[in-house]
Amino acid sequence: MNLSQRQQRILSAIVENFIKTGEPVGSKLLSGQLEFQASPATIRSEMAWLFDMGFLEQPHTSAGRVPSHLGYRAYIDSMMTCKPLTDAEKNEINSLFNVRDPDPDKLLGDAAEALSGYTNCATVTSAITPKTVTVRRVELIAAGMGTVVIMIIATNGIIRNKVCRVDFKVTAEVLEFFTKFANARLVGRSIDTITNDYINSVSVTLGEYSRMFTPLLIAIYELCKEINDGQYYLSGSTKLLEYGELSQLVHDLLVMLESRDNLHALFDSGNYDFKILIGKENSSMELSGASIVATHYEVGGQKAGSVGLIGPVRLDYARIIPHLNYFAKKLGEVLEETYELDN
Amino acid sequence: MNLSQRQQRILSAIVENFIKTGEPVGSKLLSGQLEFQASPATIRSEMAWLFDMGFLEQPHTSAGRVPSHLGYRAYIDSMMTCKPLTDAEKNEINSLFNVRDPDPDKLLGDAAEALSGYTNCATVTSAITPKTVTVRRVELIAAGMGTVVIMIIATNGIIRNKVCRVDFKVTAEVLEFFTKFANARLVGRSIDTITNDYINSVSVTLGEYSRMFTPLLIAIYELCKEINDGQYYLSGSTKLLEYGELSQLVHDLLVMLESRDNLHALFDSGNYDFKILIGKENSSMELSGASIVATHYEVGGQKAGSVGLIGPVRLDYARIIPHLNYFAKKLGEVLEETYELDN
DNA sequence: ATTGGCACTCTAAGTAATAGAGTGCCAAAA
DNA sequence: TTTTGGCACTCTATTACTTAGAGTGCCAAT
Repeated sequence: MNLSQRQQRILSAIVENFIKTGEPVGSKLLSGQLEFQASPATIRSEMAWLFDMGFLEQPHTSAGRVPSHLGYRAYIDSMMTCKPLTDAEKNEINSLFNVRDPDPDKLLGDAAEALSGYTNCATVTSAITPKTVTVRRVELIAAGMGTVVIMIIATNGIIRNKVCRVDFKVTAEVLEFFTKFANARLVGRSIDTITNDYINSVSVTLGEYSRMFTPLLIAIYELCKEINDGQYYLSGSTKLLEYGELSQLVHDLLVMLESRDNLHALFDSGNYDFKILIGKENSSMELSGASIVATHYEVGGQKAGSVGLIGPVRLDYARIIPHLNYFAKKLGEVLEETYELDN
Repeated sequence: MNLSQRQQRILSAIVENFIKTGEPVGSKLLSGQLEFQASPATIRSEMAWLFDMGFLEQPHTSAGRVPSHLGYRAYIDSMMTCKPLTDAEKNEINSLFNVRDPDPDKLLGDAAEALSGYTNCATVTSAITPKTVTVRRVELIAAGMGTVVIMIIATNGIIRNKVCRVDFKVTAEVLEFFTKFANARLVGRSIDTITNDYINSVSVTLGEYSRMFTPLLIAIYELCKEINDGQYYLSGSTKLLEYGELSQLVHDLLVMLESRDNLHALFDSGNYDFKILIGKENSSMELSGASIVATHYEVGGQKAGSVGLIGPVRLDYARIIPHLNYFAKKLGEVLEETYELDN
């Protein structure tokens, strides 16, 4: 199923026109637009062929043609030429990442928000926790007579804390004891090995104090689980309301995006370098009218999270893909800096 | 403008029917439904009067009547009888608040989510910071060679932390020095007095070290500002997509709810015990087709935050108001416990 | 292989007709 | 004086029909 040069031009012109206008594209328009000479009739016969091959769809007999998901696919895979970012665009993104306090949490959140502004889509950024990430430190801070803040700092810079109610009186001695104890058992240990079972095994070594410190141990487990589950930042989901073609789906779509598990499945499951899923290529019903575009960023030479977006099928892929890539590159670089400085 | 007994019954029947069905209510339906005997014609003449007085609206000449915002107002203020919560409902709410670790942040977030489930509306919970709240403690935790986590614990149990990049090598001595310094200047000080000016005045007392610690001082200011600005938890905003009557507004509404400032203006500005704003009673355009219902919760005898919801005008107020009240009461109680234990 | 011509199809928009819900008003009844 | 049945009236929602226009498919001529 090889497309001739001319067929490719016709298909890409259809895709580009449709992306721009959202209207089905007719043979007459193309005839006047294409750089080579061809009558509407000629183009019609090519379009008929592209239609038979499944690259085009027809809303109804007397409308123009619309790219099918196969058409988008062919366009993206072998016809599209990405529009490189202008210097102004690059600078804008650079300045976003040029912050003094690179708190990974905040950075990822801000990145999602900014990206959603550039692309007018719902965007997701995530931080996953590779198996090589370990506990750097456990800290306990007295927050009141019966309240302790417990904080876990991981080697990838992720910090999580939790307020914890305890039955004993919170004194400096007790905290020091438990801090030493917890650090001895946890520091340097891979986050994903801090399971319920491991916590239990640690607990028994506390002997008679085991019961007293149970709330803290549970909190440690929960914090590690939280870190291990990764972080997801969703932004600009209201942008999806602006696309008429999504109006049927938008409710289910937004509900779906509220779930961390769904975001994980969409952006951080499976191996991929750059993912583009167009409409029906998505497995889930809610996404059947939407597209997903996603890529990874790396820290320390390994996958550290994703940057992606959800939008209508009719997306300006040629513009969005370089954006995503540059974003992911920058994000990785900034996080890398923090990472290297501290390790 | 006093309504007769019968007029009140007719108005409330119209409101209740409309809340239930969303359809304009006609005289025939009411005639068969009301507990007293009255022909459609009689009811029509009463309806005409209620219409003239502004309690009812008419979508068009030959439709039934719909309550105006004045009609809702009269219904809510003097005719409605709230449906008390069933024991089952109470238990469900109780169990939500019956948690071992009452982290205020998590609690408020969970509360918003649960409330949105019960009411099928977008819900907001907030924690404001009264002037009586002071800094309980400042903690610094080394997170890496050039990275410090700075944490502020306020007397109302709110805890905020921030990752901070510094230029010097993070050693135990330096941290101890600055921790002592910061605590000496901040502990016991009302959060809202920790302004930029105050931080500057503190900074100069550091003399030659002032420059070195500037990032930390800035972070302290930002954290205090964050605490002082209050916390807002929005949940279930997608529920608003389910109400057809809001479809025109829902995009602007959702965008508006994304802004912390707007939530503050809606729920924590001005003095009120229980707020109900119906449609046009709202000042902002985005809310002209929606209703706001909100109340406060208290900790230590003073206003500590709000619980509220945004939904269509056609809300089951009689059911929702007791829910909100019970929720606010419980929330205050749980937070009060933490508060008392630690003070 | 390409093209102009032409009949064909389908949509979108506009018009007209109809049924039905609900009202307003009036004169009669209570 | 209030209530009620009766009835004409108004407006919407639905359906059917028409028409203009866009675009196609196909065919015969180039």
